[in-house]
Amino acid sequence: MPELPEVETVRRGLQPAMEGAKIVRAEARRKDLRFPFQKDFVARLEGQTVTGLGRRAKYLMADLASGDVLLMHLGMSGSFRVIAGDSKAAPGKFHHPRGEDRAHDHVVFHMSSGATVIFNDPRRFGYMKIFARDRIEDEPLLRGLGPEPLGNEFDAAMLARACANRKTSLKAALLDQRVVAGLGNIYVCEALFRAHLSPRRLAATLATKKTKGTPGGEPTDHAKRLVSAIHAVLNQAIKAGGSSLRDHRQTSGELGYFQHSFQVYDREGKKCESPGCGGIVRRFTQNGRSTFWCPKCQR
DNA sequence: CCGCGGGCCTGAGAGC
DNA sequence: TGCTCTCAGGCCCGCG
Repeated sequence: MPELPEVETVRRGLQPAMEGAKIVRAEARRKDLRFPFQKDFVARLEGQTVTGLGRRAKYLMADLASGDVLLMHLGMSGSFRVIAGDSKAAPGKFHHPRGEDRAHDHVVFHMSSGATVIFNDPRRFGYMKIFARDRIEDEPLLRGLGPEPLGNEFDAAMLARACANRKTSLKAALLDQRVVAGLGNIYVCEALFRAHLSPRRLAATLATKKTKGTPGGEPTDHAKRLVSAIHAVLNQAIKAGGSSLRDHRQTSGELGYFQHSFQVYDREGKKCESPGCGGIVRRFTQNGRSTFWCPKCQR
């Protein structure tokens, strides 16, 4: 499910329940998610106040008063649910709406705010890991991540430089978290469509050829268009609460609704929505993943 | 070092 | 209805 807009939506939903509150009790209900939990996972959480809840790429990061950081990744099917505190409920009990599958509630945080925070992940591609904040540079999961696409460092010059020496498609380059961190299959397809750029184009074509004056290659207009498209699609998707195809939920349990704004993703065979284009959205496989695009207006 | 393909899991949907 | 097959938004790892 989760690419940057979904993770950011989750972060905003968790923030009021977690930030400034203490983790009174933590439950890891099985021994592993994608990886085994650290032996001291629960012990390092219980009694800790969450001083801040941030996001880096598709990772959520909870700062703890102890100086630890709790890193959380949603994998493909992970979701968080916040159940507001209820003084009438017995301690440790929480209410679920009827009919929901709770078999995959793997981690539960009972917060001093009264809220219960539940991590559900059927496929268990998600994971959680605790490390010391002053060792964040040593964290292999974070090392090598490219810039935040909505941050100040990410611009056409930077993107062109990162793509200049690549021998791969533009689609594959944008999915590479070392180039830019946080995009996944949906938003790469949507951004390329909005920029009218072909997913098959070589990544290196975002930069001009190296010359004496431009040793790293200068960004082309294509690179500028692409950065604008990435900004626009991510901001719109965050505003919409992310995209819900099957697993993504906001922490309230509500669906995101950006999937209604897809222009190519999951629209194979439908008419291209670009004004006056008249093309048909096509799908093909690139690096083992579906690419959706309009061959007529994406060049 | 880089790019690619396989694998990790479960569930949903299509086709028979 | 029920079986089998394919596919899914991510990311690590090993190979060439």
